[in-house]
Amino acid sequence: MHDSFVISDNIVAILDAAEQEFSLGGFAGAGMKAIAARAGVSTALLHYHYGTKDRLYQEVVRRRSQAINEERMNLLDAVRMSDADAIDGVIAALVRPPLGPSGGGRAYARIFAGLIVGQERDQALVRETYDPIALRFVEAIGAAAGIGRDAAGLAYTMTLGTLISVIARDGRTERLMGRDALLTEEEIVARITRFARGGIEALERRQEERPD
Amino acid sequence: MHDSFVISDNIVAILDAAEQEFSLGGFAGAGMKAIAARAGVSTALLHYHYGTKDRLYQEVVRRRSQAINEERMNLLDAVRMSDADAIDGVIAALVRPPLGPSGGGRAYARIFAGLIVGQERDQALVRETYDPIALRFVEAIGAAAGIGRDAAGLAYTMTLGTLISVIARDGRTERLMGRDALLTEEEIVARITRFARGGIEALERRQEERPD
DNA sequence: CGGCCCTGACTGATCGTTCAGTCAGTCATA
DNA sequence: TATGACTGACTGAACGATCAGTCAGGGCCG
Repeated sequence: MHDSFVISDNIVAILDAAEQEFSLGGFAGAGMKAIAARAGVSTALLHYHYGTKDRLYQEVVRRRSQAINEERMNLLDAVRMSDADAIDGVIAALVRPPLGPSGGGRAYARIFAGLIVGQERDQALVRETYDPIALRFVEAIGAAAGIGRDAAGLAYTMTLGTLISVIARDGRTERLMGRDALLTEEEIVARITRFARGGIEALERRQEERPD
Repeated sequence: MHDSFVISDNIVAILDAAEQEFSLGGFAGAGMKAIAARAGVSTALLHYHYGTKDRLYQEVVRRRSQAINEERMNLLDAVRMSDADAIDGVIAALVRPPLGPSGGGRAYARIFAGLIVGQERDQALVRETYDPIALRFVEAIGAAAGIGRDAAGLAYTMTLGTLISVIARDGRTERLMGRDALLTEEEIVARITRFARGGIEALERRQEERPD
């Protein structure tokens, strides 16, 4: 029927299934057989399309990182860097996309979190898919917050850590907060932004307050 | 000779080897054979002492978490909560132990980071080994920073995220900071503390500044 | 017919786990 | 002190299951 603009139904089914399986148990914990079963295809088809498990994993990450990076750059470009609150926009541009629709939901959020704390395979993937944009954000943070390259790099890392701590674990945050209702996406973005801004501005406050 | 007070050389060799292997590739990525080979014993001995791979994993985590929690409580008890800077002490009490000698070094640091973002197996382990102490810290943060339970729970989670972002990845932070030299342990504690305090105090600042 | 999508059946390797059995050392009895 | 029963620590070999990856061929469509 109307599959004229669809590359292949199975390809997206495979990527979705792989994303789901990789999000539980990580790379080593996911089996090709389980991915194939979830996608409703044979394991041979996975190898036909992607060759190896490694390449399939890479494609899963690339699909989401591309969408996230695109939205991040759009949001970052829209920030008026001369504003006093420019830093809020920069942080939100970094934090919102992984939480929104282009972020791919809870499943990829876990993979995303795993990428940050992962080993060589993940590190190489991050270098390829996220680092170029990361450097743009380090610059933007430095400019918006008026801090040095040193502190900006650290601020970027810590802001991402703040993001991960919230998205990776469902339940625990709410359990520690002692409330039943989940936070909405907008509330999460707002709180991370507030926390990160406070943290970033505090990073070099000592120097500012004591200019002796 | 003087092994009178040594439980067993092999048991600590196994735990050390398992910690190392689990830190690369996580639970599913580590093999019993590789652990046994690193420890210089047979795979059968792992099962003799621990039964299953799951239990071995649990013991690896428990050994370190016990030492970390002990030091955390000692540091927290030493904080004079009436001080204006009590929040610094609370944050440092939370952050320093995993970075120090009782934290077990880089190897366990990765496992520790993986625990926070992990799935069911890790979550159950965290609930058992870290949650009771976590609640104590949520209270302390609330008291020291003068914020509500809600914000304190979030502050705890985010502070841990800040910690993880720094300890999990060697190299990347420095790469983004554009400097060659590594940060010393004390510098790391100081910067995390500064960032987290700034973030925590910003969490409810909006309400404070507009008491209408 | 030629090319692409796709599968069932299969491979060798590796997985966690089990098991029968060895070995050194302890303890009680003689 | 010598001896036999007993125990905990430990191993080599093997278990069935599962792993990622291969391959020859079937079906469909231009």
